[in-house]
Amino acid sequence: MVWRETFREQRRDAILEAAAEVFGEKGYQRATMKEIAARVGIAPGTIYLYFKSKRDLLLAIADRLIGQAVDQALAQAVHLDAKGYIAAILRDRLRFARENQAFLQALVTEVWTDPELQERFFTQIIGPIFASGSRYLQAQVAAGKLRPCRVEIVVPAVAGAIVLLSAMRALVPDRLLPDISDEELIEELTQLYLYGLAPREEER
Amino acid sequence: MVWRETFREQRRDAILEAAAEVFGEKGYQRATMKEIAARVGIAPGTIYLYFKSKRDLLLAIADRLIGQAVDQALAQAVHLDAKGYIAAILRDRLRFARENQAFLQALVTEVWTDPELQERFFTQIIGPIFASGSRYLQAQVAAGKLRPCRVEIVVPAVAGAIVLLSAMRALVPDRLLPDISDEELIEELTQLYLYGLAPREEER
Amino acid sequence: MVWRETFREQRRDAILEAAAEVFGEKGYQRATMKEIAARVGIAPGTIYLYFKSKRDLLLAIADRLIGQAVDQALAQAVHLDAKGYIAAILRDRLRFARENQAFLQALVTEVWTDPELQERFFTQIIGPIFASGSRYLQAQVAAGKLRPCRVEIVVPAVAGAIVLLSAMRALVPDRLLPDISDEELIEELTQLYLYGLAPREEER
Amino acid sequence: MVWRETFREQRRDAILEAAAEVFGEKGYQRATMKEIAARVGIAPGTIYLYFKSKRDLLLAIADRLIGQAVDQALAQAVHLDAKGYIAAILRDRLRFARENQAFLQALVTEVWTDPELQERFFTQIIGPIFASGSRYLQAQVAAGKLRPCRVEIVVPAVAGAIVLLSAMRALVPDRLLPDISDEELIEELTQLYLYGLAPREEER
DNA sequence: GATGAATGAGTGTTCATTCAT
DNA sequence: CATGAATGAACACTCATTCAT
Repeated sequence: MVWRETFREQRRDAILEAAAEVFGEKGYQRATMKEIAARVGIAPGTIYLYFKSKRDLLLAIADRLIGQAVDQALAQAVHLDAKGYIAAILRDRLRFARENQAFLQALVTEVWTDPELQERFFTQIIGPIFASGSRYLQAQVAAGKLRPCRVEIVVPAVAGAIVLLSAMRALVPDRLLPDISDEELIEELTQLYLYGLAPREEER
Repeated sequence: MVWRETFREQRRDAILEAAAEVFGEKGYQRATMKEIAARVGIAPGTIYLYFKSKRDLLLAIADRLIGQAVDQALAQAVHLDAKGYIAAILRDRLRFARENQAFLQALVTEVWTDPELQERFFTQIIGPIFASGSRYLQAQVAAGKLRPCRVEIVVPAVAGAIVLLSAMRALVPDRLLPDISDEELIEELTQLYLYGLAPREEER
Repeated sequence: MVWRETFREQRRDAILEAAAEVFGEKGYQRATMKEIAARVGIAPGTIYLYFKSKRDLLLAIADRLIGQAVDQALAQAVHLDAKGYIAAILRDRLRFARENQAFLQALVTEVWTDPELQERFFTQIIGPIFASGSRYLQAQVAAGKLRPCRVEIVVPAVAGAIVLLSAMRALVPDRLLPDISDEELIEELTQLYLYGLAPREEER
Repeated sequence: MVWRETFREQRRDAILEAAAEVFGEKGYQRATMKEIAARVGIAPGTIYLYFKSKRDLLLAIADRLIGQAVDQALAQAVHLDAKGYIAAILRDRLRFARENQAFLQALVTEVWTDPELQERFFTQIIGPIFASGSRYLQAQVAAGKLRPCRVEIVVPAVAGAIVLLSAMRALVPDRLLPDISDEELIEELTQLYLYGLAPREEER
């Protein structure tokens, strides 16, 4: 019984990963159930024993990302100082983007045009992360550790950097973006944002 | 003859704009030639007198963006000081994103999965902009006006901020991102990057 | 323009007739759009220019029957005496069954299991015919031309005879039911019902 | 061994009844083996240990009806006088229709389009009943108890009344057909046919 | 015997593209 | 040039049937 359960979950995961792969490569619309099945090594009909529809596959991918989006590393970072926090956040999000690359790419083509997916994506993934970052920044500003700033602008600005850099690494690794390690990225961006947000003398 | 030519071009443009609209709303795959035609007020077959295929419409949209991507404002900004340059770039790219919103949104769903589109998008649009920004930054660093930094990281970081903020304004204006004017955005981001890149005392 | 209109209607009719044929032969479920198209000599996709779906085809068949179900012959029969009326009704319904045989057979397999079809069939086709018959019978009874009877039983009884005899003629012409002309049927049934409903002496 | 046999038969019957139920509700084509199995409380695969195929289920249903179609009541009625005979036949067939409603309804959607089923249905069920009725009528006519008539028309006419009235009771109990008891039906129809077939003075 | 996961053939429907008018 | 009816390839999804356990 335990075995059965485990097997079902393993197969479900295998299908989900294959789907994310194919969605990521061809986009949701162009991806075919047949190819997803072929990549798992099963018949197309079998997928429907685990997922209600092609769309259900997409939503399941979203759910999985949601489950992974906010983890301990992120939660524990709030106890660090500004420099450590920024570095920790960058490190964790770069890791998240890398580990879930196929899943994120699978979703991204549809998020633009699918309201339900958009809703899930923004309220469940982006929203909590932004909220956490905003709260931390405001606390630091209040404590005089960072200069006053509009967090609703700064947080998306930092997020956008991570998103675009991760996307470029996944899509065009050789063009535009030379091979840069995570740590180099973190180092450079930490400086940029830390200095960019440091208390200004003229504002003291 | 000149008139004919003009009429052709006007109609071509009308089709292109309708296509961008529909692609933007539904995504390339879900958009139908029939709806594009209906929005122009012509028959579906007529589109094929102006464009070879549905895909050709997409490529033409890309071409049009390419034509608009690098304009004078951008070219002239290089003569400004760092603060002015950053503000000018931000202002210009926010304007570009706003003015070409439909066209950009039309492209974005397919850029992820279409190699040819990717090629055009990155080498023709992103590439030149990045190159220009990189050159300016390096010159400023050499002149001691900005601290040494890895431009291949900083430039995408700034670009990512613009991209994500523009995307969020287009997709989820009410959620997450309060109603912020361009100038407020520019002001905040200029500070962030200017201070973030200012020469450090310990590095002098 | 008139031509176009006529052509559209002709083609629509051709599709409808082919559909009725195939539905009648194989039943609605087993019938395929491909075969219907083939029988009209068009491509499967073309059917969808005239009908929204396979089901729409079925409902259109029902509508067509509804339009033909109650005609003048039936309406004028109410002015005849009992013998003439019964004969007229029988003649008209036998004709209706024969002329619309394919359409009726197309419908019959689905009427049993499809609530919407059932609704249409009973309220639009069976209902009006039964109502008309019931009214006539009651008037004749009131006038002392026929014996008192429960019309809600007699009318379906007569209808059932027509239905079963028509069905047997269509399905098993050689078995059970020898080759009998319409007039022979009418003659025999008219006697059966006329005598069966004639005023009884003991009831006067 | 006897027990085993009994268990097998019980389960076979249970499956058959569930199948008749589902076929009757949804029609043969729309019914699924899965639902039939679920209604018996077994796995789909188990059905195949008792029946060769879905179609085999349908044929078994037909066989079961055949076994029940002609019973003693029907056979003994031939010793009654015309009035008693007609009433007995009506009573018995109404009972048969009611008791086997699910089975009859299961068959009816397919009889129209399935030649083999048609064959069985008409030669094994309808045929013997018609033959028995015809024989009785002819004997009564020969004995001067009923007027000469074409039995090959009258018998289906009576049968059609029973079929349609039973069908309407099953399908649309509330519409068209008020709630009428079997005995009321028998009473009214017996009069209709008895008087309709009574010897005519002018024919004596 | 019983199970139920797996199969894969078959179908309704969509839509980019063509071409006769 | 313009039309829009016609095409037919492609694809998601269903479900009777099989077979390893």
